[in-house]
Amino acid sequence: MKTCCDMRGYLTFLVLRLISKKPMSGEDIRQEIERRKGTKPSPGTVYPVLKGLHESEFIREISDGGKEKKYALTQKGKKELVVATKKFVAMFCDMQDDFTKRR
Amino acid sequence: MKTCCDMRGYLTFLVLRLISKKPMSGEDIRQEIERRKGTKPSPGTVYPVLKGLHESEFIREISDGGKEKKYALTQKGKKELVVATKKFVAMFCDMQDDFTKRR
DNA sequence: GGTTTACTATCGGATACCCGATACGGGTGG
DNA sequence: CCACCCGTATCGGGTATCCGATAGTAAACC
Repeated sequence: MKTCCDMRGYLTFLVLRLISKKPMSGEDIRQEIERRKGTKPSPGTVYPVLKGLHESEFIREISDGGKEKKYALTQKGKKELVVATKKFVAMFCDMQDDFTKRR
Repeated sequence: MKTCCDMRGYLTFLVLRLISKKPMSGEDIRQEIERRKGTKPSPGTVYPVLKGLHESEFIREISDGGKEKKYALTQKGKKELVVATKKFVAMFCDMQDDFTKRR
């Protein structure tokens, strides 16, 4: 038993959520995850996820002119987020307290 | 992009949580997940997880005499659950609303 | 006793996830 | 102009995860 709580399978979901708050670049996302998790995910982890979300038309590029490429949710992406969140909550439905307590 | 929200990596965590509520058997767990998720995980999914948790001494068998083998959390398992839950909440820290709203 | 049923358990294989290394490209500063 | 940084991007590989199939086992019922 290594660690009983890595990100497998939920990274895509997490990225979708992060971008829904405000447009973010790949680097932004890596930093935010580092803040939350303690370790910074590899570029080879984040960019393929971004690519997949883009190909699925869940996110779109926002060129801010600079070298950083920000992404924002599309309409399709917003719908997907709602669906995915619903599934997520259904799966961990008994965790309200764990979230609300620490606040 | 298949499904952006499977259980990879969190199944162990989920099982630990389920067992923490009340002692459960492998079959109990499969049924509860079916209730939450809609699809019933394969035996080959659940039992190895149980085996791993047992080998890590996070859970212990409770022989109720019958053929069903219930599992309960050990002290070590309870500590692990606290730690894992903390990590989980840190990762999805902005989801309080999604949990509390639907209630 | 023998058959059926339900749960436990394991094994092989496929998958997709994530990482590390590496390359590319555009600003920036000397 | 050139060297350096920093963010983007891809590729190959290792690995944990999950599934389907199959076998084992023990109670339950006739």
